[in-house]
Amino acid sequence: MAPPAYRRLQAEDRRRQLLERGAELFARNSYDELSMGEIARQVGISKPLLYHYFPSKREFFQATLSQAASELQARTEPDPELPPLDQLRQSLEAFLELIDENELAYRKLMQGVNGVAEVRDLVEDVRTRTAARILEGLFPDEAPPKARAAVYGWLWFMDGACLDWVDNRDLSREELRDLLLGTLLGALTAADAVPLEADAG
Amino acid sequence: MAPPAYRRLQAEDRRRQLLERGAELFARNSYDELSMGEIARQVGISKPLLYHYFPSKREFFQATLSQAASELQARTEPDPELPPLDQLRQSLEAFLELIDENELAYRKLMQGVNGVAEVRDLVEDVRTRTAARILEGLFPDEAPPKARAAVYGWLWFMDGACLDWVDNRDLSREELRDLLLGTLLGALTAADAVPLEADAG
DNA sequence: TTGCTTGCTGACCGATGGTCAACAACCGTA
DNA sequence: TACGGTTGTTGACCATCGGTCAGCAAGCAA
Repeated sequence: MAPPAYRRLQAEDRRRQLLERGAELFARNSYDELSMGEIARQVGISKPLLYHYFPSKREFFQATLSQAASELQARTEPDPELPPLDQLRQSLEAFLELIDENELAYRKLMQGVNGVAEVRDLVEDVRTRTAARILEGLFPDEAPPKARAAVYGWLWFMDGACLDWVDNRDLSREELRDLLLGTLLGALTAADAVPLEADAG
Repeated sequence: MAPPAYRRLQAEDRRRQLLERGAELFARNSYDELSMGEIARQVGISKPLLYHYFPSKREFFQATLSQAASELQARTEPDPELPPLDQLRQSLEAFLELIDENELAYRKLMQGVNGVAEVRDLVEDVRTRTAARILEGLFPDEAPPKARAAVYGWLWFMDGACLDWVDNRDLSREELRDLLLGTLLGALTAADAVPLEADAG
């Protein structure tokens, strides 16, 4: 008797496996460095099977992305009981910790911002929603344009500074965190939108 | 007599034409939406001719990019006689003016719709060199890590704020400029690297 | 008109994203 | 233990892409 030519998995399990290995592969190689054939080969299955579970390469990629996005979302969700500034500090700390753990993936993600539409949309979406959350804390009604630009720009600042951080590694996480918080304060001040009493810190 | 099957140009002229039309096409369509065959068709020549002038699609794309980059470089070059802060303000104003004129191109560039690694490298290169220029003005010897992170991050802030600007258009160029300068000041302050006497504003 | 330089082309290649009809692993049943 | 059906899985195929090559022909010089 010849051994089975392939192993058969439950659809759910196979799907999970593909997402897991996919995220792993995409963290190491860029989107168009990686062909669907190569992915299939790495996982040990055929290309059509990959297409059986995901209708296109982009959708497969996006699926692996949205996993990471939900982890981000979950881990940076602050305690709603805390005062706004502390919520921000808490989120920020969680965010930096996440980057610290997934340095490679973060770098790839930021590099991919200028290339693959899916990555751009993901990052843009996170920025927009985060900006909205912060602004809502500062201006319950409607934020003035300058403050909005300041907060949104600051989210870019954050990614720039984090990229510098993982590239150079000559700053402690606390130093970076304080630089980020201090810059937000500075940006808001420059926007004539001084935040509520920075209670020490 | 049949009319000529194709028009023959001087190599120099053809090259210029390809660069011009290419920049135009890449400003409208994304990098991989546009195939070399399609570009050739749009220009009215054969694909191999395109490859005769440019060795690969990426190099062709890069060539169209470097045009824009030199314009940026030229227009934001400040007067070296001015004090550092004024140089910065001058560069900034020129930069915002450039964006104002080429809003669509700037948006495409930042969104990365246009590209792949080349766009990232271009933007990254501009940021790195600009950061070096600014830091050199502040710290003739060697910049401390926090200041470097602050300046580099601020260049990201700039792009974020500019993107917000062209998207919403509810800020005057002067307001944006002051927000940018003020935030740089704030970031440097947060980095414990207060710049030389901000001589009024 | 001829000849020659060289700008230019049709036809081709391997690889990629994506599709389809058919095969076979494995569970339920007797 | 044999078998039949479900469905997870595959080899073979397609159009198109980036890129190459041998050869054609536009247009100047004689």
